[in-house]
Amino acid sequence: MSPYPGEEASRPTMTAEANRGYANGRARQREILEKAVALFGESGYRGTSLREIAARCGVSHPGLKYHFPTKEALLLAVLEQRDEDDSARMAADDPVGVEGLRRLVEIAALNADRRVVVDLFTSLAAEATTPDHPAHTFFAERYRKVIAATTAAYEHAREQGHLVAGVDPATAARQLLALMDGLQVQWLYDPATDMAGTLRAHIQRQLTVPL
Amino acid sequence: MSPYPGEEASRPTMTAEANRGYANGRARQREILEKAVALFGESGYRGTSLREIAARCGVSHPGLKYHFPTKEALLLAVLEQRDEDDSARMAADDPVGVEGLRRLVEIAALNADRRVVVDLFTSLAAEATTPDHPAHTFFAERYRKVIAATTAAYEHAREQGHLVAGVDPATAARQLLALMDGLQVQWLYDPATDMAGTLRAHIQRQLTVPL
DNA sequence: AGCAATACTTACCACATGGTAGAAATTCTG
DNA sequence: CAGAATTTCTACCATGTGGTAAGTATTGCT
Repeated sequence: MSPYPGEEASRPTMTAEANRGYANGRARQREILEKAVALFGESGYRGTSLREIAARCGVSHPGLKYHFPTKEALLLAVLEQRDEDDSARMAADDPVGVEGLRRLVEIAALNADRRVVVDLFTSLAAEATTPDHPAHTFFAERYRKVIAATTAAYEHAREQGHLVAGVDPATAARQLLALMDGLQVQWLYDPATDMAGTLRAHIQRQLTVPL
Repeated sequence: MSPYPGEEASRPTMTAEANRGYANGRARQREILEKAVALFGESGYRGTSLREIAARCGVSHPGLKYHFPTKEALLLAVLEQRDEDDSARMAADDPVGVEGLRRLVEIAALNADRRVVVDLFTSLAAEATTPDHPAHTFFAERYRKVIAATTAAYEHAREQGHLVAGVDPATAARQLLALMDGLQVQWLYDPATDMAGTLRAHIQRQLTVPL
């Protein structure tokens, strides 16, 4: 029987709900997610087949469907996992003001070594603009949240007097995130693109203190 | 026989090479291109089927293939046509300096009424990051050219003393275009996004003169 | 060892895809 | 009107897709 969606817990040990199934299976799930990230990034959601992902894991495609019963379920699992990862990196210790902006530059710098992740988010974000795409609400929500958080960071910076006069926090937030997204695309086409540097230059122009 | 790729011209009247075939056929080609733009924008290249496009034109799918023998050929035709359109709007009268930057803001403003086009370019640009995608070289070239042109505009502005000290033309160009792309994605998710205004605010901060 | 939960496999299905063959309809030209 | 060029259709095909059914290994627990 499929462990999905895995609501009720009453089977063998019922210890933590995080590690149900055998270690074998959990490892396979991780592997599938990993390969799925890579392939969704390379070819998009629509351009990737379950058989392709399964093959990269050395599994038949129903073998994959045992862990993720649906292509859509796999997509959402991938997004959820990556989001947790990113949240842990960004919002975990509640970065406020200039420190929060610096954190964004750091993420950009890190991303230069994580092509798969950049590929995934740019591909899917562009693909999911139509409301019927399975990842649509995920990205709509994501933009809303990230813009809100960045706006807050700018507002905090302004309260500290770190912001140049005439910089509107909400506008600056939208600009910064748009810039980040756009730079990622440019970087995918030309790896010589300096994402972090270009980003830093932009932010610095809005601040009264060095970044 | 298929008119494609249509190199040699020796048939009936052989007047201009632009209007080969019957008026009927040329109209159909325009219609196909139009619907293809919309669908490639909505669902991406990989997510759109020839039958879908053909259906929207009230034509069977081999009927479509008569005009564009291959899905890839159709894609390239679409891109080529849109590129000509954009070039006519942007680079035609060689916009230099601040005027060139103003032109970009105008385009952004115009785009707010052309969702299909925005959809097309954001979808395809993200999809075509992998080198084997049929539109890859198109977009790689496009970024190269547009960045070069915008860099030139900034350089001209600097020579005129219109540029704030410390603004590097090449960096500013990359920033501006990344911003534009990123804002388009945000706008697709939230139509309330003010692309032109946000763009203008960004540029204004780099200039010593009003935009 | 015995047994149940877990993790897979092979074999299938209905459907959609891009592409092709060849015939029929349409349109223009002489 | 006749004939040629152009446009479009019906009928296929091979392939790939997500998904399902039912059986087989594998793993861990008692």
